[in-house]
Amino acid sequence: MAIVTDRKPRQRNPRGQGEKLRDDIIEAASDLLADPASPPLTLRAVARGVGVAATSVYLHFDDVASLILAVAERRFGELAKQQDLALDGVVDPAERMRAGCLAYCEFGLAHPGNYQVMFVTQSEPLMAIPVEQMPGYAVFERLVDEVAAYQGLAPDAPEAFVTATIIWQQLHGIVSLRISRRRFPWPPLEPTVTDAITRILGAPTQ
Amino acid sequence: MAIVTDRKPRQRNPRGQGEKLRDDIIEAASDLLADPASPPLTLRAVARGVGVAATSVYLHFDDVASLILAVAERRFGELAKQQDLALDGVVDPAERMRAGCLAYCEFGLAHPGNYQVMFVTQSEPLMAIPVEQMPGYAVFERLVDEVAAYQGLAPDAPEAFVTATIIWQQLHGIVSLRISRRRFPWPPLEPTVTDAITRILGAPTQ
DNA sequence: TGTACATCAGTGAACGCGCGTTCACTGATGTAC
DNA sequence: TGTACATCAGTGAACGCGCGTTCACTGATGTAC
Repeated sequence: MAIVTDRKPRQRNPRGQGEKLRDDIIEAASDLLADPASPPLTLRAVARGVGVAATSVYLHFDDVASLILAVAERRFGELAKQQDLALDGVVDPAERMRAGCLAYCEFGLAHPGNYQVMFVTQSEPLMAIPVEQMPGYAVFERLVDEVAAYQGLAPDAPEAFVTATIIWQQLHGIVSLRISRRRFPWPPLEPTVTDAITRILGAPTQ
Repeated sequence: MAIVTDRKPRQRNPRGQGEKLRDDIIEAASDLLADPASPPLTLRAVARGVGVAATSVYLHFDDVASLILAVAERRFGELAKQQDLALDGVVDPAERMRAGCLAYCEFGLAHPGNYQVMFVTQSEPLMAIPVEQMPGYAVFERLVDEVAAYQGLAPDAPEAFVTATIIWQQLHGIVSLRISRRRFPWPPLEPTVTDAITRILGAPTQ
């Protein structure tokens, strides 16, 4: 994506809409991070991508780490939306599990570079956030709820939490291994996801 | 680890042992990458770590990516050794599965920064390697063998490959999620590993 | 209706720094004769 | 036993570049009176 050359002139936002630049910066950073093998993100590269002076990034972000955190949060929001779409109108708990997990993997593999950023190792801004506000926490909570529904448990049952954790680990393994070992002879995605979660969940207990 | 200050003088290797520097460089790079939140590795930082001129790194590595690949290969070798130790004298297939998987996770969590490097996204030198020589391939092959033994299958049975893949995904998920989400309330490692692989494997078919 | 002022949304030059890479060089140790 | 030469295991200065960060500045648009 986006080499040095794209310097569309970009005209200044009208009064009262200065926050629009924040959005543009996040999108430019996403683009630069789209390739999973992309070099470390720099503030100046982002500014070039937006078509703005390097100093303008400071108007909205303290540093590169905060910007990367914002990218991660936005992408998790999009992942949640994709899952909403995939689950819309689906009522069977087993089918909901399958559809939600598949949507997770498909999203991750469709945005490999951004997926990596979503699970980047702790930066200072990330460590300052309480665990329930961590990027991706809502996605995990949804998974716990789906597991509880599938297994006929209360949403706060410890067993649902444990099972959801194992599924999350599985989905994350599926996505991140396929990103980092592209030449491995991976089986097709959909049967793998179905097979794995079927093994982990066992038969439904409803 | 290892800030700028460590400039032990280091004396030149005796004749015929120039390859010793290669080892020292790999170890210095490992140290610099030990923290999972460490900044991008630079050639000059590695040289400082070894106590050698920046140019000396070129005597053994074409570039930083090749050096990182060498670190990954070495760490996979150590992982295999750790698994050897954990499996030594264990004969029960179920117990071997458990011990091998646990050793994998413990190794990864003991070396979080290096574990990330072992699964770093494709670099040019990595892409030039055939899949059977990829770092970690031997570890995966051992896993396939253990699965086959556990399930009473031939080592080249497709079912063993599929199951081993699902287990690998699970182990990688366990390790890398715990590295990148340190503040999540993870359950204790050992029961999680046992629980997960039991679900994935089902009852032994021997 | 003017007009002074405040605010907003940025700009642009300049700085010092660490980086990868090049190039010719060094000095100890072995080897041929 | 000498001695010339080759090889090995590095060194050290120099380069140009992109980076994060600072600082004072700009120019359009709204607001008070």
